[in-house]
Amino acid sequence: MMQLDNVLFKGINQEDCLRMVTCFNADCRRYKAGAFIAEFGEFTDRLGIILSGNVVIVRYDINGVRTIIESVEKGGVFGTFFTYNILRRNSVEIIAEKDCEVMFVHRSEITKRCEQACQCHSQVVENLLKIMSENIVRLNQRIDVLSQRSIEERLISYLEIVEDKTPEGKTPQIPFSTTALSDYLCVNRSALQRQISKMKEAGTLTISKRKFRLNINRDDHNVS
Amino acid sequence: MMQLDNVLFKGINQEDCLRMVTCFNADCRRYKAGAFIAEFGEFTDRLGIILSGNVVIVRYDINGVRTIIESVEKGGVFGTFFTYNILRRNSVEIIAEKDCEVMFVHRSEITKRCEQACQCHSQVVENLLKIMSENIVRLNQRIDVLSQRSIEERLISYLEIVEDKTPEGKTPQIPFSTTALSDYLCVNRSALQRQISKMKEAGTLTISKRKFRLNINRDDHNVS
DNA sequence: ACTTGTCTGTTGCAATTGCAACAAAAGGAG
DNA sequence: CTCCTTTTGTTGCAATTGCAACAGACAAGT
Repeated sequence: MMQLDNVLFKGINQEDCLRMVTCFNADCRRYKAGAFIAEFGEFTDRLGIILSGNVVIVRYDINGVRTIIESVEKGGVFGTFFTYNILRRNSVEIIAEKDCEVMFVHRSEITKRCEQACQCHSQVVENLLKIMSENIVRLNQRIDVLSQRSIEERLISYLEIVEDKTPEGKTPQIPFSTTALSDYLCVNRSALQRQISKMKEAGTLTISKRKFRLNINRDDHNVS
Repeated sequence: MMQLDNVLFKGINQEDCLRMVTCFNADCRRYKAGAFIAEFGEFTDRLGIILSGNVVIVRYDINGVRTIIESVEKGGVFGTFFTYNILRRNSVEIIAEKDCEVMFVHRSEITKRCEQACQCHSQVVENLLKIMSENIVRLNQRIDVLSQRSIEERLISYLEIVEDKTPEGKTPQIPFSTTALSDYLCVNRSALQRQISKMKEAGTLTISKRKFRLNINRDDHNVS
């Protein structure tokens, strides 16, 4: 039995889900790990919903340099930036990272009204908007971080975001290796390392493995 | 008579618009230039549609440094990142830049089905998704630019985006002053200037006022 | 236990960038 | 036209960063 407890169908009972899936003419496919799922050019009017496994969305620039734009896990949705106007110089591909099962739905099926004007249909639209708005939030945060001019400031502003997301009482934790973090911050790894060491020595940062603690009073960090 | 030829109501005739506006319980307000419209915390479930004038969305960080997140013109919509989870350390405000008229609509009015399951209602949902997806595209592009490690690479990758958007046959043009561009690229102005001068001298960039031309064959820019 | 590969931590050196200060040019307002 | 403000363009100097190279730590597989 297909599990539809994912983000897009959240808050909708199993029965209604199945009814909608039929109504949507959804198309389910399986992919082997490493398989090519789609290229962005050909993917302008569909959403992909990950039923199992996970996929990565990668970009290759003109020099073949590979950047992971996004990794979408089980329950997640990709294709929410369907109008992504790929620059001619780049190519964006969607690749299965592990074996996975993906359900494709045409966007218009979601936006258009069904005859019953059913409650659950509205819920899907609401969920989709929520997913997209969360995407926007995430991207804005990344821009906030990348707007900082020095490595130290980028690091701090990233760590603060992580801190803010950490539930009260828990120790904040970075979801990356240091190497991956330097990619995320778009700085040289050893330069990042140097800053971390400097901050550890100055006592402004305690870090062991991936757990950390910031000891900064932002008020005395700069200006009056 | 209210003009509703804006992005959110695009493709819908005037009559249907007015009917929907009533149905949505839309709330119209006027603001003087410079007036404070809203703070983001209190603005989690509404969309604002600019009927005239324009607004800017600005962020103040802990040091009071002001960054323009977005400028929304007539016909545009703000509040599409309604779940924007503002970091406690920052504050985000929406300010009228010129005198303006704004219509507020609750998000749920848009997502929920109306009894008539009317065609135009679907169109609004489709438009809203499109607006958000364009937002996502724009943010992704900005991240692409900011991911570059050197000023030269940032500049080139930004100029290429502008080139790509320029209609065939027209001369590409930067929508900023150099000073504002350095803010957008998050680099020091004089360092940017230095790079521009260097590229002009090397012949890789021709620029006069805001019109420019890149003379780079990306293939020989790097590697084989 | 040994090999292999990846990640961490350090350092010297060269290149880039930020900063500050200044002069020239370009707009805008009266 | 003139004054005033903003923007552009340049430069020297100091600080930061990227790069490359290396050694140790750690993990996974055999």
